[in-house]
Amino acid sequence: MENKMALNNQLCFSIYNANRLFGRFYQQILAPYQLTYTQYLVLLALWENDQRTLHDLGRELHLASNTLTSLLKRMETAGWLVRLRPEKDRRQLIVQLTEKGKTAQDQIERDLSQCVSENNLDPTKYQQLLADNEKLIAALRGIVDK
Amino acid sequence: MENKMALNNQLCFSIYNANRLFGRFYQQILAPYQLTYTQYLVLLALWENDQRTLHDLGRELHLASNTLTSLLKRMETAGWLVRLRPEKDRRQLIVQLTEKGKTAQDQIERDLSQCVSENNLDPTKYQQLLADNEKLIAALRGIVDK
DNA sequence: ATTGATTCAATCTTATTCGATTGATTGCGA
DNA sequence: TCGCAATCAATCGAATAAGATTGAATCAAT
Repeated sequence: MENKMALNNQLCFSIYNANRLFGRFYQQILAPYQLTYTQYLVLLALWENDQRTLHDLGRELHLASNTLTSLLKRMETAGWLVRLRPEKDRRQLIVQLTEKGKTAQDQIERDLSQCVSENNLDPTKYQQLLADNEKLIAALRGIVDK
Repeated sequence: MENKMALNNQLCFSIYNANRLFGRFYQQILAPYQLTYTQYLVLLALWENDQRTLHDLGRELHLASNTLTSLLKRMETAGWLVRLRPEKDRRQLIVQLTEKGKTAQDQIERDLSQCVSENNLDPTKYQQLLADNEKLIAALRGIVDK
């Protein structure tokens, strides 16, 4: 090991690059849908649990209203979802998928699995890296979350 | 495995979260220096090789002028570096650390190693995760780079 | 030497992130 | 009920990212 502080020995830099590359990877797949990477993450969350509040969505994505408000407005304009004010508490905002948002799931998952199989990504390594990353995240959360 | 497409089974989401947490982690350490995470990456690159062109810096950081130009201008304003037009090719931009930029290295590295040791991050796991992540990056580059 | 292609940083626009504040709405205690 | 605290989404400002274009400077081939 030459230099411990060298850029290429920094895990943060490695994660930084991996994140940007995932962005480009999904951009290729999502281009036909005019969806961004973050917007796709919102759809993933809604495909699991539809009709939830901005607050609840933000809890899963670790995003607050400063990011989500404009993100969701753009997705509403694009027709993926609708934003509703519930009568019982008009401070809240309910996010609900449209038909377009619901039906896109099948096609996008097909596009993705095709791309993954074409590129021979090893499922075992994928799961191992995911598990290790989650441990890192837990450690980081222990440090940064007050 | 319940749902392969669930948000929490997505490696991209795990990387996305890890990246944001690293941002917050470094933000804590870098706050006294008024440096952002990305600006710290620029300093790391310059501590290894000072006096290089924007182009060369961008090759290592995988960033182009659209991101680097304003980033470097802010860092020049803050006194970390100077931006110079070389006589021999005035299209280029040379980036050079100031004394402030050079001398900050020791203190920041001390702050970092202290924070790492306080939080018992395992160096072996760190290296393993780094190596695995680099493999992922290589695979992703194979897909997204034309 | 002049034109035409190439190489650069800079600029512009759009989309996140995120700390901080604002303002509307609700709930709760006196 | 009256007022204060708490809870929300929305807004604001700054800093990345990144595709696309621009314009200056250089190089190459006539």
